[in-house]
Amino acid sequence: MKAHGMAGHLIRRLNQISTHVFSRKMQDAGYDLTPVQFAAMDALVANPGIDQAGIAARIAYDRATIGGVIDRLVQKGYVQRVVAKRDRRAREVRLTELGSNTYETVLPIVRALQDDILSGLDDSEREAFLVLAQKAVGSMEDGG
Amino acid sequence: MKAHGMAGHLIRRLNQISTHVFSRKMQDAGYDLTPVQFAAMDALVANPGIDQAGIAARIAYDRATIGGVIDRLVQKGYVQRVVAKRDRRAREVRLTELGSNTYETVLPIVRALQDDILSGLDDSEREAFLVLAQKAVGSMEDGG
DNA sequence: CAGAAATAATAATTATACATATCAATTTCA
DNA sequence: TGAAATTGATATGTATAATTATTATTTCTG
Repeated sequence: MKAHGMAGHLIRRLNQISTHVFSRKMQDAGYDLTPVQFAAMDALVANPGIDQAGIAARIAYDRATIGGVIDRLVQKGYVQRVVAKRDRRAREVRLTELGSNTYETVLPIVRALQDDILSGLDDSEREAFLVLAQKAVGSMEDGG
Repeated sequence: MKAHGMAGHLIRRLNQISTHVFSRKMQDAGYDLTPVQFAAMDALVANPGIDQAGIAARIAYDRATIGGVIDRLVQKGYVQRVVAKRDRRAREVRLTELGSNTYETVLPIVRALQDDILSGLDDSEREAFLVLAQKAVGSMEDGG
């Protein structure tokens, strides 16, 4: 059990907890949305008509993964995928009205659940954690 | 992009970075080991002959997932799986000599790479982050 | 001891996640 | 202009990761 206190292990556990909290709260609210699916929808609200590679870049996912995510969002009727006129290789993705309404309903729930992910920390600890996490992630996004 | 600063998103990115650093360093060292596979081996060093459910519980994985992980470790020749005499439903798992040697070689590499995961933080920030992460994870392990 | 409940593992299903290869379309530039 | 490089998406393969169902076995209970 030498690995227990290591950064990698703790981060994996946090991610596991985060995913679990997300699923549970979303299910409680009567929605069937995964964290990735929500993240994709979030990127689409800010950038309607963006293509799949654009979504992948914005939320730091693999391009190949996003294809499947969008597939599932199309199946749920939340998203529409149209071959782009400007570039017929690309597919422009945008939220449907159902998708848009769902996003608006779900956003406050997602915001609220963020604190549950770090429920073991008090307000100032949570704030400190987020600042450090932001810094750690940000430094990789710039410098690599 | 409203989700960008949220705990869930940051944690997911951290996990992504963590996994990436792990794979790269492991590959540099000439080994083909994933974080989960290493974690399983780590649990086996401390608990030789433990069964799969025991491994799963110790490193907080789903029992069904561990089956596949052990499969791959058996394929690599790092691990041995034997039907338990005390309970023929269970499979006792232990490291082979190759597995044991590999673990010893790889452990210092894994230790060293922990700092690379949080390379954007200085020593005191990293320490603070780990304390907070530990606390957040620990509180879920006890109370739920 | 027989039937019920519990347990360990596996199988199947769904959803990420990444690397690599392939295909098609577009852009670049010689 | 036409070949080369680039780009967007899909396909393929591997590895997690959780849920549910199934099977085998053990333990518990009456």
